[in-house]
This record gives sequence, structure tokens and C-alpha cells, in this order.
Amino acid sequence: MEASKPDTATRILDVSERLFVEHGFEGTSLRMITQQAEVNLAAVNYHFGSKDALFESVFMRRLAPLVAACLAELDRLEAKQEAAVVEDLVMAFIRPCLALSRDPSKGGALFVRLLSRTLVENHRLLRETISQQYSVFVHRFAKAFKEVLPWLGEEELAWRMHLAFGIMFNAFAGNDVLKIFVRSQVVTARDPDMIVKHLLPFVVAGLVAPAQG
Amino acid sequence: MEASKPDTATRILDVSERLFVEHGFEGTSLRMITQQAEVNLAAVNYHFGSKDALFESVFMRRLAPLVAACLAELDRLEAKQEAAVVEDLVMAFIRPCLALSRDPSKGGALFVRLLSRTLVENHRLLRETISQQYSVFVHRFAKAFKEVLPWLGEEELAWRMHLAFGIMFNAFAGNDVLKIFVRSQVVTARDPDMIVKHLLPFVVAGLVAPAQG
DNA sequence: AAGCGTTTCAAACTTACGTTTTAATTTGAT
DNA sequence: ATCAAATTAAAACGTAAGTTTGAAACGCTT
Repeated sequence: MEASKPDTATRILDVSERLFVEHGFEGTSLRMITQQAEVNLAAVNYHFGSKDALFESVFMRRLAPLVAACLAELDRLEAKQEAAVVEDLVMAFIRPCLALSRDPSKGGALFVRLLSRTLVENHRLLRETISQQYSVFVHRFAKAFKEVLPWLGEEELAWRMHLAFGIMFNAFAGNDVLKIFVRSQVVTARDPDMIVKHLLPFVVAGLVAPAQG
Repeated sequence: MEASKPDTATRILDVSERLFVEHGFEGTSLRMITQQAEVNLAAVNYHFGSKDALFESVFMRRLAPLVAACLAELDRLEAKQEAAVVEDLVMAFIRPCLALSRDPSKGGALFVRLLSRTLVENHRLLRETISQQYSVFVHRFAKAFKEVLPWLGEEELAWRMHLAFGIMFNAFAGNDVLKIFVRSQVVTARDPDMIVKHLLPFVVAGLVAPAQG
């Protein structure tokens, strides 16, 4: 009669991902999680140890594959004959995000939202655990961008990447600041292809813009 | 011996602003606030009624002047003889943000961070109270951008504004996604003038980019 | 079927939260 | 100086949080 549910730990991860996105870490209680996951309250501490550890599991389940996919895209570009252009590098990040957004079994677009939430909430997890582990992500992109935008200085390039990745993350996370002031039509209909269509020209133009005198 | 402190309500507002930014709404307790503000626990409920109402007071103390300043910039542009260019409109938003960032008595850059936090936390306050009240902010900017970027369609323009304001808010809020992966030099030294120097060319280039076929 | 490690369950524990209450204190006008 | 109002103070209230506990139920090998 009923589709066989995933096991307890997976159900907890799935529900937690959604709730952490909706209500944040502090705003999500273990009782909300275990109730919606239809598991016992103690199951979280049994399987993950603590609420903190649960959050880390939720986060890492998505981050590791996403980073790996981006690095694979960069590998693919380096292997090609022709030199990469800015658009290629931007797509090397966007494509994995898109794949994530389109696959509900991978949490759909939830993780990018979780990531942006985690970012502004400034978790210990980000400050301590991850920074070191995935620094290769930034270094690879930085190296690639440096080759494609050779006329930009070190500092200028760092800023461009900061701005470009910021805008890309926000686009996929659906963080619309204007919705503060008015019901926005842009974000409510969040079709991944639409995001790319409008995001790509914007971010590429910003990256290749001449530096300020 | 001691500089005369501001009154109780103001001390609560100042401390709350900082703590709400650092720990979020749910993550900030009234006991943290009252302890750091050196006031009695009951003072919050006495002066503001509830934690929710306190948050609204904290938020509105900054938002109202910021919006007013932006609208004044737009008024100034309309009063001028020459037609405005994209850069003028961008600066019409950036200038008040800069003023906010430079004046510690106005909370410095704290409010933009609070705003971005409140955004991802998706507060009732934003969904219900503010949307209606400050819709003029978006409409005025939309009208101005439409005149400056006449070749963009309705939908395209909405996306450009979404992306542009997103990136500007994030730049001032200091939300650096790359810091997830590596200790970023960009944001740690957050000089307002540096922000403008690097932000302005990027966002202007993105706004005026040719639309995707 | 028995035994054993793993998982689930209901219940309780400790702590911290937002809020309320009631009394003490300060303030300001007469 | 006095009195009423406004403010501060200390304590307690009820609720909900994360975590822990010990027994019951389950799954698997023998």
C-alpha cells in the first residue's frame, strides 16, 4: 500500500534539510524534525550524536558532491584543446548547481538555500571545519579566472570572484532582497533555466568589465 | 568618570541590533540582550512589549531613514537637467548605504547585515508589515531603471534589478560565499570605499549587458 | 528457537526561554 | 515636601528546548 520509506537516518536527513532551510538551525527543534520524519525523538541523538552533528551531516551530504562536480567541470575545461572563456568558468559552477536544482532526490534547490542561510548565520561549521577542507575549490577557480582575465590585478580579481559567486549563490538560493519591499514575480517562479538565462549575461558582463580607474 | 549612557530603550536597541546580526532572531535571547545592555530583564517587555516588537523597532529605526535617503537621491536625479545614467541610479542606492556604513552612531554597516539576515530568515515582519509600506522604493527604482535601460523588456528588467540589488546588499552586508572555502581577504578588510570601487563597475556592467538571445 | 547486537520507544531530566507579576525606586510637577 | 506616574528591580511562571536513560522490539546468525 505504502511506498517503502528510506531508513531512519535518511528520513531524518531529508526532513532536517528542509526544516533547516525553512526555519534555520536555531529555529528548528529536534521535535519538529522527528515528528515530521515519523521517528522517535531519541533517534537523532542515537544516529548522529547531537543536533550540531546532525547539521554537519545534512550539510556535508550535499556539499561534497557539489564541490566535486565543480572541480570535474574545471578538469574537463583544462582537458579541452581550446582555451576556456569566462562563460565556461561561470558555467562550471552553474551547471552543477543546476543539476542539484533539478534533481529532487538530491534535495532540489534546497541545499543552495541552506548554504546561503548557513552563511549569514555564520555557523561554527563554516568557520572551523569546512574552510580548510575545500580551499581547493577557490584556488582552482581563482587560477582559472586568472588565466581568462589576465588584465585584472590580484585584488581586483578577488573582488570579482567574491561578487560573481555571491550573485550566483543568491540567484540559486532565491534570495530576493526586493521582496522586502514588494511581492516579487522574479523569485516566486523559480525555473532553473530562467535563472541561467538571466544570470549568465549579468555575471559575465560584471566579470569582464574594465577595472575602475 | 563614566560617559553618560543613553537611556534604557536606546541601550536595548543598540545591543539588540548587534546581537540580532551576530546570532539571528531565534539565536538571541532577551537575557543576552539585557545583560549586555546592563538593564533589567523585564525592561524589554516594559519598553517594547515583546521580543517580536523589539525586533521590529530595531529594524525600522534603520530602514525608514535608509529608504527615505534613497528616495531623496532619486528626487535629486529627477530634478537635474541632464538625464540620469545607470551609474547614477546605482549610486542612488549605494550612497545612502555608504553613509550608513560610515556612521557608527547609526549602527555602521550592521543594519545591512541585519537586513540580509532577516531576509534569509524570512521573518513575518518582512512578509507582512514592510512589503506594503515600502513598495514605493521598488517602484521608483523600477521606473527610473526603465528609462535608463529602455531596450530591456519587463521581465528582463525585473531580473536585472533583482540581481543588481542582491549583489549590492551582499557586498555591503559582507556576505562572502567564498569564505566558506577559504579565509577571504576581500571581506575581512571591509573598507566602504573599497566596496564601491569594486562593486560599482561590476554591477553597472551587469545591468547594461545585452540581453540573452 | 535461542542468543545477541542493533535499533526503537516512552519517559524523564536539566536547562533556558519569553513573559508576567508585584514590589521598590526614581522622576517630575505642584 | 508630596504625591502620582513612570521606571527599574527581583523573582517566579509555564513552556519548550537538547539530551539521557533503561526497557522493549527487532533482525540476524547459529
